[in-house]
Amino acid sequence: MEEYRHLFPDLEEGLQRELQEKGRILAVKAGQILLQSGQNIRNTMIVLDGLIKLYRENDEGNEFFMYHLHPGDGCALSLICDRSFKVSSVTAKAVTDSVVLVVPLEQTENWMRQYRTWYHFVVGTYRRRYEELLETIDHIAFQNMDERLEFYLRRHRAALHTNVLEITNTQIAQELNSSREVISRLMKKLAEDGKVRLLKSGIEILKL
Amino acid sequence: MEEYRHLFPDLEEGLQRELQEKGRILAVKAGQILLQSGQNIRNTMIVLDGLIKLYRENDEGNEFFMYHLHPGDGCALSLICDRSFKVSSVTAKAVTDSVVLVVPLEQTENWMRQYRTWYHFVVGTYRRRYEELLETIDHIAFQNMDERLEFYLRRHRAALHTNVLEITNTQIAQELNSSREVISRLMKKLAEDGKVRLLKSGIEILKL
DNA sequence: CGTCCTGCGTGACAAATATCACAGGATAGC
DNA sequence: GCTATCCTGTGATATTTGTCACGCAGGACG
Repeated sequence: MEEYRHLFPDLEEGLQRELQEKGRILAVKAGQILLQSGQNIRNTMIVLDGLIKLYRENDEGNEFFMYHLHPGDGCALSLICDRSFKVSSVTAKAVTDSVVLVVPLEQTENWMRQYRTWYHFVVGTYRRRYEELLETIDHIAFQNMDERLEFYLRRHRAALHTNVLEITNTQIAQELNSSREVISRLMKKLAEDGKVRLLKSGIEILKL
Repeated sequence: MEEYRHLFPDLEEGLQRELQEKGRILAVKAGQILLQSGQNIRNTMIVLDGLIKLYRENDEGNEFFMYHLHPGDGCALSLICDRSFKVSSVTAKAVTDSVVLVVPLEQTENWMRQYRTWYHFVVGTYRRRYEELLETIDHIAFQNMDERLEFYLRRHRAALHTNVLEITNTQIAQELNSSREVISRLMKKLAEDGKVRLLKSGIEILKL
């Protein structure tokens, strides 16, 4: 935990110690699921290293990408769970190998009243996630697939800090709730426009 | 304020008094805008009477309905604003004549640490709005217009406690970010299926 | 009464997206 | 090398939704 302190510069000293004492550090492999839709929430999760993606699933197995969690980010849902409502409605999956800090909900509820900086952390987290969800809604509601695809690529470039995304059209189609063929065609157009280059195992983003 | 106490049965005595002392009661007419997209947030708003709708707007003037606030509901966005981020990204408009309690943000931040029940109120509010947003996303992402229209009608019936919605197809089209003609056709089909009856100034919901 | 406005209904058409069918290329395992 | 598997590209076609053009009905108001 000591090595992750820099992620939480705003948390006060006592809280830093408590995080260390009460939290359990969990390493997860890429692809592993941290929180399953429908599962009960008993712990708050904070990402320490790696990248986690959150997505919504429906009954027919369709899924829909919501947003990423980066080191220092807390999982909004699990941050403010209270006793009355504890079922998760989203799925969290590790994109890369990741490290997560897990804290029992009983702790965090105390912290909320005890530490002003924890309150700010939670509030800030929720606010950002909420805004990000709104942005997502904007895109589904107002934009066409081509624009949404570009946004998807930009977002993933930013999240992974790389211009080369090792990702298949099939995966993209799933996360945008579209179909592989559509993504394939749009991607071809992006390539023609010189915005991306199609590599044999991935996509290089040139200018977006 | 005294007359609205029953809306907050869970808030502790001292907090009830503070709400009364520090809050300002505001009456708004149907159609009036309470919170404009892009506007700064300085106050927390809690609905005491009437019905408020929240919607998202984009640059081209398209809008998109998000959810309703009923008496007893707080505006999630304004509840957890902190100093760092104060611009609203949604618009709030009174659907019917309404009454709203307005409390300066400085107050509510104190309450958060002072009153456990306030903390629960905020957490519960945020949680519900978040879930509602997710539900909305589900509908745009996974469903066709006909299903979304039915959902829209059910939601509004529940919010207004009536089977007769006095609303034009044009309005519905706007809130679903569709077009009048599409809604017109779908509505006709709903009528043929016996699910609604088209009145001369509105829609009667029969079985949905 | 005319005329202006707003909302509705509808046919024809266009655009976006989904689906189906099929073929080829790469690769891992035997 | 053979085969199974996964990903891709692409044409043909269906479905859904949006857009355009038009006419009609009713209410407000001079």
